[in-house]
Amino acid sequence: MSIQPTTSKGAATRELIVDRAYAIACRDGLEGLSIGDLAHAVGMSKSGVFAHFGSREGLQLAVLESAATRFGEAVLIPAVRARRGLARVRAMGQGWFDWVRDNRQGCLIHGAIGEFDARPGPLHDAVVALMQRWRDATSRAINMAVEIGDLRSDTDAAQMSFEIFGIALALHTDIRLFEPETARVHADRALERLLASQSP
Amino acid sequence: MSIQPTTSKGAATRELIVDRAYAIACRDGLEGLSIGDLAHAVGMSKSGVFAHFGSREGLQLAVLESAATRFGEAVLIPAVRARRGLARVRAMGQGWFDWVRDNRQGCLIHGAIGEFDARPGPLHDAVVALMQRWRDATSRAINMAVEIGDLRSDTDAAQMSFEIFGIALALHTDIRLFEPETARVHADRALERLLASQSP
DNA sequence: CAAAAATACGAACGATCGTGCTATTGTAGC
DNA sequence: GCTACAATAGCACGATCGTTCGTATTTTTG
Repeated sequence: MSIQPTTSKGAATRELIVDRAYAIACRDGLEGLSIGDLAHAVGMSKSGVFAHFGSREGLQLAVLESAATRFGEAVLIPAVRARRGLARVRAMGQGWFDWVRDNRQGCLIHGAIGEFDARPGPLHDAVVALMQRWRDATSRAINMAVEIGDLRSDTDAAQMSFEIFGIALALHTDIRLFEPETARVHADRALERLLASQSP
Repeated sequence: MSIQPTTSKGAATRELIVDRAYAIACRDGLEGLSIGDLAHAVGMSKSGVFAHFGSREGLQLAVLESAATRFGEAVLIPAVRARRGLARVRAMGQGWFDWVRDNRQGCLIHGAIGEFDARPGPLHDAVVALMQRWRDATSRAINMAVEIGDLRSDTDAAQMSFEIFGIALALHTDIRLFEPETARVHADRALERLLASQSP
């Protein structure tokens, strides 16, 4: 007996297309992603690929959404499995650093920020919403740490989230432009200094 | 009597083209810069613009070089006019923050990092060299502050440069995605705390 | 002022872009 | 197995891309 497919044929190929598109866009950015290249990469026709998304923008949105999901599963979910408090905050930072290290081709989200931060449109809005979600999650973890007593009560969660974000961005850049190992050491030290500065 | 032109006609129009290209690339990135658009923006023919650079890559390199000069004049030179020591380090950070604020359309260099950090080629090399220069300048200023006694003797200049860089990157992103004023406050606080953490 | 050199234009090239249409193929329910 | 429908291919479109070439025009030089 054959196993019933949990997804239709169309949804399955769409998923395959998005996966392949994600890999391409990690290196070349969402703007560097063309339907022709993508079609060739998955062994389909341009129109076949196109039909799944209705427009190039639809494809970009789907890929960005996929990236958000991957990031959530690779960083956020493992972090909330960590103990509340300082451990979880540290897990979020370290998880992000690991994510940056593992995506050597480039982080799609990081690229999307640069591509759409100054250009209004659905992509811009999606990037803002995505980043807002991540920053909120970080702030919540920080506030929990404050409540538990792992961090000082005058800790500004938004401020600390901002700084963690900055460390991750600098790491992302340095890993590609300079020495990856040195960059990681810098990031780890920066995070520990930041956490220690608000230690009770 | 007429004043002798200090530059030839060709060099002057080339400068004009690069200026206009710089403005475009600030918003759309160096990859989003097309010769056709640029030609229309300066009121010339495509081939006329093209002839000045020999290739699209040549144009991109010229624009990146122009951005480096602008950044140097707007941030580095004013900073070295500040008193040696902590004041100069602070001037570099604040100057960078001001630069990010004043380039509301986007910072070309920041965009170029994202576009070419993972793709080898002349542009990648140029970006690396540019960033290396800036980081070295920052490190020198930090080391001076250590020698003078403004910062603790165990201060790691590369580490501190890394962190200042991260703050600037986060500021760049937050200014465009969220509240510009809040972002600047976060950046200022982050810089002051970083400097204070190595205060003797 | 004439000759030489630099500069800009206009047209065209092949390639690729995103996006419509119309068949043709493959899949799923009866 | 037949039918209805989803999925994919094929083809063509207008637009734009970077680039080349020959020519006209302007600027610089002698």
